[in-house]
Amino acid sequence: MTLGSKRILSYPSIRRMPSYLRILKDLVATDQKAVSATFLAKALGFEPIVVRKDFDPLPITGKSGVGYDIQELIRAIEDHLGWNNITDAFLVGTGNLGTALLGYRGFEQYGVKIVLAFDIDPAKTAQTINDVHVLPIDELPLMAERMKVQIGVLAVPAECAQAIADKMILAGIRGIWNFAPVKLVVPENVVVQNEDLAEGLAVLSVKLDRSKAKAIHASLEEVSRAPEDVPPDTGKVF
Amino acid sequence: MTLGSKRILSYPSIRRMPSYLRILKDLVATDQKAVSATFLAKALGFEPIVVRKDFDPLPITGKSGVGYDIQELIRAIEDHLGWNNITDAFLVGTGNLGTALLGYRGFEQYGVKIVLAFDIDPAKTAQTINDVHVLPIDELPLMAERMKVQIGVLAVPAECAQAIADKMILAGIRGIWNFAPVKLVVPENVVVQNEDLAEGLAVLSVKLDRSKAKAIHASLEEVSRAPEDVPPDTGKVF
DNA sequence: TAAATATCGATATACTTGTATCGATATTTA
DNA sequence: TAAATATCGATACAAGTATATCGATATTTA
Repeated sequence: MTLGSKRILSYPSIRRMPSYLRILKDLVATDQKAVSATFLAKALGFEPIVVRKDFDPLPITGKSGVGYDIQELIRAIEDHLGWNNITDAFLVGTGNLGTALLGYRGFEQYGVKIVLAFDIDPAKTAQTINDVHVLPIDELPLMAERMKVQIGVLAVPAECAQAIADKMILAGIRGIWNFAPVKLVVPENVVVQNEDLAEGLAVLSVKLDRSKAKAIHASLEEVSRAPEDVPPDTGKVF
Repeated sequence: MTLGSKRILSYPSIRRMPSYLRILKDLVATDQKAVSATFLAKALGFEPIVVRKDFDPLPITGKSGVGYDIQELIRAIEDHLGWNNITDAFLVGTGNLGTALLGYRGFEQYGVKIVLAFDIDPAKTAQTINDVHVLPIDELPLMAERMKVQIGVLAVPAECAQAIADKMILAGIRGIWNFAPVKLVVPENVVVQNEDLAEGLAVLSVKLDRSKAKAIHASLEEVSRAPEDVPPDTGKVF
């Protein structure tokens, strides 16, 4: 196996792709033609080797001493993610989170456009949020079928998430971006991507605790070696 | 090494903890005293073994044939994540996303309470969003110091994220929950948790593509084996 | 009471992901 | 032109994570 041992991007790689894209698109404005893995790594806080490995499965090749062609790279990433042709999506639930998502300009840059929103609450429907019409949930099936929408964004309370998901699937939606803290039960041919803010918060909490613990540990060491002690400098003389 | 080979939760484990907590708290209402890894696994779509391994580093022990004590488990998880005592947090940026986060009741359940919000736009300040006051950004340093706030939530545009982060850090904030698509440069003693919606979207896109590819592949196979062919049933007779 | 079932906890194994090394090639500098 | 520097790509290695197996123990059922 010579070229690109793995032809499939790993999920960690996939998650890094949007970051690459952002930087690359900024670079387009510049007169640069190529970009090195080292440059991208520095900009994003990764290791250069991670960047090269991420690009390895893509059908492109960098040039030793130069880097990767920026345009080629953008195209390769977008192709792989399917972000070249914009996919229409529906959003259900126009509460705080739903509204925020509707306001999140930039999804189109990621190949997804929310074309219609739905809500159960009659008070919310018949209005327009960020140029997106809000319809009663009952109209979802017909509209989904008519517009051949394949992606549904679920921004409803946990209680009704499964019910709405069922409706979506029945209407032909194949991919659900789920912001409700619920494990959705779906048929095999439907994919679900769960988004749970609590996850990130859990990680932050632990990181913070560990950071504090480390700081305390360090300061204790500072104390334990008496002020008279010269810190064991590794050869360096000042 | 006999008990609990690893005493430290892995990051994947940490990310699963909030899900466990949610279910466990629902179970408290029930008269059940114990819960099995199998039950939790089914509810969340994991494998039972994953659940047991997740709990392994916690200072608790399950009972063969019974399961884990629910109260004990909740306590152990919250202790580990530091979610027992609520931590105050500031939020900066009251745009769509910031407002959504302010509306996200339930952070307190995760040990974090947003006590004040800030914004650069004078039009946004001096109001109250979901019972949280919005102040001009200039007041952040004083308030942070006075209230000894350690967590900052960054919900501002990419352009000013670094500047605001610098302000936060100067004011003594040690953990930043960053929703701006920017790599923040921070000193060693500050931790950053990046939240990037595009990551999840990228994963969904790829999952959807792969799911479609699989479907096509399957239907092609369907075709290739002629209708006359009896599908090779594994011993089962009907 | 005895057998069947459910469950944990320990160990071992496989897989995925991240990191390191090194030769080959291109560019820049002296 | 020659040397120094930057970079890629291949290979190998290490660490982290998921999965499988199995004996021991508790509960339920006959």
